[in-house]
Amino acid sequence: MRKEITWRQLKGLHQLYEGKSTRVKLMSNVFVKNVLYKQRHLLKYKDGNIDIIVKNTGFNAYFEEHLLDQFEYYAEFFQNAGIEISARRTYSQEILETLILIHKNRETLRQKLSTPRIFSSIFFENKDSKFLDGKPQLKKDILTILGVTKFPRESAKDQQYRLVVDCLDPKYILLCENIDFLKDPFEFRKNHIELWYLGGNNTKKLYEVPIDKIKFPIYYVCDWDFHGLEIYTRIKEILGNKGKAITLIVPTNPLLKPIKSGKHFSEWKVESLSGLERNAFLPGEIQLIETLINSNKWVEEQTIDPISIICEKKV
DNA sequence: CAAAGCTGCGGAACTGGTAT
DNA sequence: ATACCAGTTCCGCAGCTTTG
Repeated sequence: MRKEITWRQLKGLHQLYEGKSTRVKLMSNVFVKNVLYKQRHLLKYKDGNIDIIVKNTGFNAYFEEHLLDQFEYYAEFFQNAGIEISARRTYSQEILETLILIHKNRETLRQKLSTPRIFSSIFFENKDSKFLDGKPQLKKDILTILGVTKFPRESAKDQQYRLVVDCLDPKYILLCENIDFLKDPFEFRKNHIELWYLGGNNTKKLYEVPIDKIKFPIYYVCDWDFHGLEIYTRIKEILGNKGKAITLIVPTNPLLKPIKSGKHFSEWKVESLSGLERNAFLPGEIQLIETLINSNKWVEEQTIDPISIICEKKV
């Protein structure tokens, strides 16, 4: 859906939309080179100067239809956050969405700010904890968003937050084990789903959530591995004590992955049902868990589509 | 002569390699 | 692993050139 384009490139295209030419090196972007340049012929190099790109007729119409909203959305964000709108920023869309998520939760985060390394591993978990180290500008921008001058050098281990992506007229709450859904919340909003993230493994935070914050049916989506499901049993117990029920999102056509793939480390235990509390699960859920244990596989959260599942259930 | 176009340069941001 | 450094990319601007 989203085109893979950095802010610098998007701004270059916008420069072209407003003016006539740009010196931004746009052709290194796959989408610009293949779609805009080769297929649609909306761009060309200026005669005798490959450093300059000019537009052909139709470019403005295309930009207005497909890219202008995006540009304005991010430009408005930079403005609200007090960051200059500059093509110096080479941020990918993933980073832009992460910054927006940080911006939305800046009040919470400011009070519980942790070290750069911890911060990095929470928000850029598919990079790594050192991601921010070599990116001084990104670090500065995050600090600007949070309205603080520096990250603390050390912080207590339990520094965890409840991040929320609000939506108008919420009807459901979806608690996510991982942060990724919160970075791409558009479809969730459209479907009246409010997103919560409790910081990895930090079920304790749930104790402190006032009962009246949970006004809507609450769902939980997680990796279907030992770790994710074990957290679910704890969450279910905590909410149960508060008199609330929670529904586990069961993937409909799960994509099974080998336990040892990539950076995945959660392995099944040898005990019955891997030592998970059997009573916490419905028969259908147990069936899938046993299938996974027997084949030594897991299901990644990002391959699950919670929207269709949540919205079907209301019928 | 004014406006638009072009070029070169300084420096910001980042990357990848090397030493410790 | 971590820290440092040298190299690369390329924006943004200033000042120069072209054009109508």
